[in-house]
Amino acid sequence: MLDPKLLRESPDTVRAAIARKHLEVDLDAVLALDTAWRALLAEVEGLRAKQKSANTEMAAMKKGTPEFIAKVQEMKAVSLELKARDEGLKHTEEKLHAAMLTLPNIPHTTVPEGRTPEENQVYATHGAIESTSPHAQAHWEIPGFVNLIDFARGAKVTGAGFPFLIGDGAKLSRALLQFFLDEDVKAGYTEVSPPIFVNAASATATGQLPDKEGQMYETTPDHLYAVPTAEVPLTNFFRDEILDEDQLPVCRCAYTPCFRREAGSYGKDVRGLNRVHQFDKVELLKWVHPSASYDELEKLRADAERLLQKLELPYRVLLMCGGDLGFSQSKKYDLEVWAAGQKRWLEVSSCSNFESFQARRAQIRFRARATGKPELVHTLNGSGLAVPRVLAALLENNLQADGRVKIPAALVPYFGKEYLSFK
RNA sequence: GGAGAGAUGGCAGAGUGGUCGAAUGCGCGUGCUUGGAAAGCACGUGUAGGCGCAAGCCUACCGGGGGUUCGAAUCCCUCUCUCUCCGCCA
Repeated sequence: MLDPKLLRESPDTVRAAIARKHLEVDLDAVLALDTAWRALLAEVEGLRAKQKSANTEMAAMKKGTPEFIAKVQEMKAVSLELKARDEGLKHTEEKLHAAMLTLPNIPHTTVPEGRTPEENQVYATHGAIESTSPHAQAHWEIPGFVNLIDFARGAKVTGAGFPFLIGDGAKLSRALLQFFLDEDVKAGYTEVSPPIFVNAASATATGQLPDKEGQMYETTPDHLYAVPTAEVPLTNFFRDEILDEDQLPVCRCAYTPCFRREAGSYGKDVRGLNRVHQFDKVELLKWVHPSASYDELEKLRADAERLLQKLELPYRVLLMCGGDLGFSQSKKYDLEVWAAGQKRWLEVSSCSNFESFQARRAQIRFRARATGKPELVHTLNGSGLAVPRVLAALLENNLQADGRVKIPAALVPYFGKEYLSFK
């Protein structure tokens, strides 16, 4: 959510932000609601003030005297009027709040112009994609793939997109998780194991609700949501809290399974491990001082990149253009790994700065030493990393002539052997 | 799952219809005192919103929501959470 003061004092900034994100929002309607709300608020507060001073007068009077009874009669009318006005105020407030939630975060000045994913800027590319794996095949076409990852059985037991991982497949997935967590902890993140179901208040604070309700799995009868990413429980950890300035930055990492209904997905994107309903991911989260958030974003990106470098996987970094930037993000880098068999890039991490947008919605603040007043923190997050697509890239890029997959040196201590077998 | 007790400011803990944004203690901050510290003394110490150039003024908040009343921390309903006991269980 944006600062209402920013909207009032500088609506053109907001208008420009909406344009850069290529969204359609009736800003004038929001402004009109805000004006109406303030007028109603003044009326209601005036009536309350009247009620309060009458209360003090009546406390000093003797009950049952004619003047007391007259005052009660007078204040009955005020009470009725207040009730009516207050209803109008609440109604307007709800509409205003809903309208405020339709306003996107302001893109950072370094975010490139653009409308579509094609206009994202290729910020950096690492590793040679042409020379990798002459034997590469799309991972689902590698002979013996079903011995490692069984979609058919998963579909029988649960549904499409819930594969079983078996033998070396399960082991490689576990090795990657362990490797990611160890590296992230080394980089200064504190490991957290959060709940994987969250309540509606948490899902609302991070923006999954109300708009993306259909993307989450919901439980009955408790109405909890299976987390689509560890970002949700992790960010909500400090919801409605005031941190010490000295605490910042707080850096945390967490592994969770992630559950996404992916309603509306189709086509070649969804083959194999590219898109599944349940997957494992390590998420990186930072709560930082506003003055440091863009430095922290670069560090976050570097931390995620280092994982791919140690795995010796070719990848590129995209700087998202305004139109492809998420609703709540100010700046975002995507990390895409090269999948040699499919000959395409797969997104394995998305590193974003939300500035105070999430923090305002979740009311996460710190006490500024200079003023003693609470201020909103800036939040950032990024994957470090998502397992299935990294696993897919390893299978495709490192496939040898003999049908085995070479395990990168950094992962061997975790995997326990140098080659993976499809048998 | 059954029975009971509770939720008040940073913490502890008063307050059962009006003068209560809330006693008192602790903590914290500033000052006095001191060679320095402790103790002591004095003053101060929540969050949010609106109005105002400002000084400041006003309003809301006693777990959440609803109700009764001229008026609710206080009475009623409801939800959530915590604690104790019993049962069950990895």
